Amino acid sequence: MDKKVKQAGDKLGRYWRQHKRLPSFAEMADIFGYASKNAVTKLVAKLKDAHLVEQDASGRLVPGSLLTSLPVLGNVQAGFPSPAEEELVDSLTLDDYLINNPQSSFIIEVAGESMLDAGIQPKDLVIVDRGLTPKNNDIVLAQIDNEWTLKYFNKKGNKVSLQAANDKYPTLIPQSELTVAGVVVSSIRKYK
Amino acid sequence: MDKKVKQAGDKLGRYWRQHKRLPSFAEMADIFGYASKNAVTKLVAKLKDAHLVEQDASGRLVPGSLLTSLPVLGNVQAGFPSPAEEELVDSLTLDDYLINNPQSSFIIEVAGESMLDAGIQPKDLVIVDRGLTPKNNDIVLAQIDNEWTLKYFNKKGNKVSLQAANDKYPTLIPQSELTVAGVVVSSIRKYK
DNA sequence: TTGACAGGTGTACGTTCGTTCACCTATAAT
DNA sequence: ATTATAGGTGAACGAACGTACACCTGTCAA
Repeated sequence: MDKKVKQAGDKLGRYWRQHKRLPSFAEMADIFGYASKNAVTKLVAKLKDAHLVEQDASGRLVPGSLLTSLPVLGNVQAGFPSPAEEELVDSLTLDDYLINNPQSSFIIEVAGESMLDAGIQPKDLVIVDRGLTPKNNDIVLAQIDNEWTLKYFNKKGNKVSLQAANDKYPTLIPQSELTVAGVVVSSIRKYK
Repeated sequence: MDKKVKQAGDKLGRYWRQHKRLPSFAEMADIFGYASKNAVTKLVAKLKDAHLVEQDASGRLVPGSLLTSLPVLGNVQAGFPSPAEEELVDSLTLDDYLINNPQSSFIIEVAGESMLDAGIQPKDLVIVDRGLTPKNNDIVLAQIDNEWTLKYFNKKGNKVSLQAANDKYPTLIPQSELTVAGVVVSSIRKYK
């Protein structure tokens, strides 16, 4: 890939993340240091070839996947984590990947160690979908005895039990008053 | 918030996620079922009041934070995970939150259980930044003896050791040939 | 009964959009 | 020495943009 094209892609990516839209051709001329929009037209043609930007059904310019998503370089064992551009396994945006139903989902911070053995630690964030009906072994956000907790959901017949992923926590069998706020669809942790 | 405004916001959110841009006023008229762009103008004014869309420095329409991000409803203990619209703690987009340097980051799938006690399981995805220099207790993606692994980074004087977060795995003290591909900045897990 | 107003239509307007054309270089290949 | 070609300027174009204005209608309060 041409160096100039790649630099332009970088700038577009930054612009996209900051402004949540692509610049117009006139703005690009400014950004890229051109005096004429025509120079932009030619550069954009190359950006399209490089799949850094794409064109809508209606012909409008939208960011290509390379601009908005991160490359997935395989897995740790087989992985070859070099900046290789040739053939990357996949690429994805975390929002699209982790959230199925934005309208019915929310984020909540984890407190307590009840799900530690499931790899969910205090201060992690979990994404909860309140639109899903819990199935067995789903992790649910539930209110039991006026307290919210994360637990494995388990239903046998019509007996519901809430089970922690930590030996030190007891399995709870709620009396009548069980409220399930939603099902955990993903969990995230930030180190830096 | 007006019901009609909220519905319009929902539609805009879906459009945004699908097209990675906001529709023009003419397109909105189509989407919302109006015959006149002027009706859209008035609706957009309300959407701005509701912070569902915003206006650029240059006056262009961009999605508001409510359209692109998920609400954070506090933490599990104190949390009140109801659809309360009044006062939510925060709201964020996962991409912005988890990725600091998109240009120098990539995603890799975890294989093996060496970081199990750190809450990183097989099939989890980790985001690795190859631009960071590892500090002690950072989790790094390293190549040792021709194999890629995730390990805690530890350096005393100029002795580097790579430590697993799992008793069953030995602490490695690499011979000359240590390659650190990058530092793990976040980890994600998808359940559904 | 009247008036105000929210919500919608249709037309018109100036601005900006992306595209296109003619033209001007350097650089590199013939 | 000559010719393509890549990369840029500048001006012009029609189309689409968002906005504004006049107007219509139903609803609700005074």
